[in-house]
Amino acid sequence: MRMDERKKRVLAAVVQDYILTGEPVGSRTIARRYNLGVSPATIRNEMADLEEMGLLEQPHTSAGRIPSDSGYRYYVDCLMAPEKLTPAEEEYVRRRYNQKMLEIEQVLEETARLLSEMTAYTAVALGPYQNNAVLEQVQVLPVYSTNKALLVAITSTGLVEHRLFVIPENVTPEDLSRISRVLNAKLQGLALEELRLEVLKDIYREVAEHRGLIKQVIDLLQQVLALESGEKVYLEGILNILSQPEFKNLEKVKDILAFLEREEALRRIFNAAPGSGLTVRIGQENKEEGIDKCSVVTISYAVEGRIRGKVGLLGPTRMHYSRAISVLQCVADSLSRALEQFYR
Amino acid sequence: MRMDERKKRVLAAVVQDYILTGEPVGSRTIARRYNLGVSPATIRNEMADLEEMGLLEQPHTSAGRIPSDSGYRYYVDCLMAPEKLTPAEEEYVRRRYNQKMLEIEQVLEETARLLSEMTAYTAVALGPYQNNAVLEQVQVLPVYSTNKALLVAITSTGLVEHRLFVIPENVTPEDLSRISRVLNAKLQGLALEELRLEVLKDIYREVAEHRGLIKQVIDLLQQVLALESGEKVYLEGILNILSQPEFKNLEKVKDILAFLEREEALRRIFNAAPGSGLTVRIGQENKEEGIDKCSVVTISYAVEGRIRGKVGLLGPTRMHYSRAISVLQCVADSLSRALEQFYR
DNA sequence: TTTAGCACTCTTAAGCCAAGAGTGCTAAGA
DNA sequence: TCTTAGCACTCTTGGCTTAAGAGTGCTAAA
Repeated sequence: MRMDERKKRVLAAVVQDYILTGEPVGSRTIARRYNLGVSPATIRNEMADLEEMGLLEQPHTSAGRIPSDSGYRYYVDCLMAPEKLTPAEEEYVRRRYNQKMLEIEQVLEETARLLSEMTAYTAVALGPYQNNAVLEQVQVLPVYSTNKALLVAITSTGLVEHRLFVIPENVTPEDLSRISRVLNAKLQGLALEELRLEVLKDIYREVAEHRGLIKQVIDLLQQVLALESGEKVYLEGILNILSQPEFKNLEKVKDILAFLEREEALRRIFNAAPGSGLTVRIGQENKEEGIDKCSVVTISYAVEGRIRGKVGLLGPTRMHYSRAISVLQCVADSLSRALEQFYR
Repeated sequence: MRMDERKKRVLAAVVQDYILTGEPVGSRTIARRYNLGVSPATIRNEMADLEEMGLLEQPHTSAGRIPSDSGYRYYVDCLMAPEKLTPAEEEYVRRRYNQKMLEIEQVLEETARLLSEMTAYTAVALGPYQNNAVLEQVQVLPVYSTNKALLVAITSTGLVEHRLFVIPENVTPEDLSRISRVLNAKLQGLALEELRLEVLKDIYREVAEHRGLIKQVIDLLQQVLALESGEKVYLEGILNILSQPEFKNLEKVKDILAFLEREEALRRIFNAAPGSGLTVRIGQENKEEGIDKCSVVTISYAVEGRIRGKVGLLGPTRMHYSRAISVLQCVADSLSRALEQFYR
């Protein structure tokens, strides 16, 4: 069976109408609403063909057709018209990023919120990636009235992490400040994976005492800056899932929420997309449990040409793809620009 | 109508059975399962009385009875037998707190997780309160390759906050370190509300230049340590709500989730309880929107006799109160002890 | 190749009925 | 006076039937 022009128009009509209404769409509806210039009977024939090709399916004999995963796939790849955001919306996005946001965490959280608000889907922001990150700054501060110290680390990706830890009795604030100086001198510019034994030895040469303490600090550093700790997941608009008519069934909602609660699964889904650019994964194409009735649209954001993380949307397969993609592109673009400025 | 001994036993039986099964309970069931030594007919009379007293209600004529909010209230206040946790469970809780947890955020997050896991309800941990907190330590660190600096503040409650901010071109790392010294000398031990103009003037007297910068730092400090920023909300086990048979109705679930998404509302509910100790709020007693079919049990945790925050559980009014309370008490106790050690 | 016409299928909502659960009332018994 | 057996009554639930409605697929004619 070949895909001719009219079949495409029928498929597009079915997908669009179904996305709009959520009801299976029949031949009569299409004939009436989309003037293809042919009768319902002709459209019926085309729909039967499209079903045989696996692009449409019927919930039951006497219902209209709904797109299959492949149907959506074809629509997204070949038929969908890109939908421009209105200037007002673009302006709105720009304004949201013009607020003073100095911490990258804040920027990403705000991004997820913006996305979910503009699309009424569940939004995710992920990042920043810590591969290629190097240590910018390390500091060990005394916490005066306790037996603790605070380790603060800043990476080149703008991530700030800290951790309190117990120090031995005999360590003075001066010791800590000296250790900070040495650590900074030795570690600055090092990639996280380079925090190895050699470095430790090198540092030992500088500082005679407090070896245990230094070892402890380096261990903590590795812990705190472990790769996955950088890829934080910001999730917004969970409630939106419940508003989708296809998820009236409590069981499905449960599956999806269970998925969203498993942060590693979320990370996997979002990082599965190869490299940069826009990815649309539809229904069964999502290999994680619980979201085989969902579509996930992701796009990466970058700073200075290097991918720093992902943002994306999760909704039903009956997703308003063109809208979702436009919003995502606009937001990712503004986000990249905001971060560009952030990293200077 | 007076409450006699037998009425109490019948009410207790109804509540217990309903909590157990989730089904309206009839007179026959009670006669069979709880041997009160009287016939179903007698129990029927008692139940009619209890209904008239407003403690029980009937979903419809031919169904059994279910407890009303007042019924639960009476049960919780007067009838409920405290339920001890098994030694194994107490040991389990203790073990969970024996892990190395050095950041208070981590401890509270873990607490919420533990609570939700042990009760299958939604769990909340809130804190630490920042009233009475004083500044422990302030530091401004240069971030070398950028035009930014990092402000780090530690309060006496163990809260660590940081914020990146842009500094003028002409500020050197030495300047920052000097500023840090002065800030520390002047601000240490000060309550957050005391960061006022006088302090600023006092500092200006020490440092001739960089007044703008110092002003900026103080402003940031106030922002970062604003009261509510301390009372973080840790939420776990949202999914548990969906498992409750009374929330099969999607609308109710939506209401509850909407409530849980509004952090201020959560804070209000948890802080509404006067002072310390255990609070049980049942159904309509909860004045926030969306949770009038839920019960909220809260308890405060304290360090050195001072309340530092709250933990609690949210479930259906058909909650296993004795279990919830026991778990909560045990966990709050362990939490307090863990923090005692944390603050040394 | 297109389309009008029509029989056919399947869902949905409504109505009805029988079964089951549980009640309230009454009258007899302790 | 309190308790309880007995019974009629009410209300929900599930199953069944029916009618309406939507939409299809097929056939035959244009």
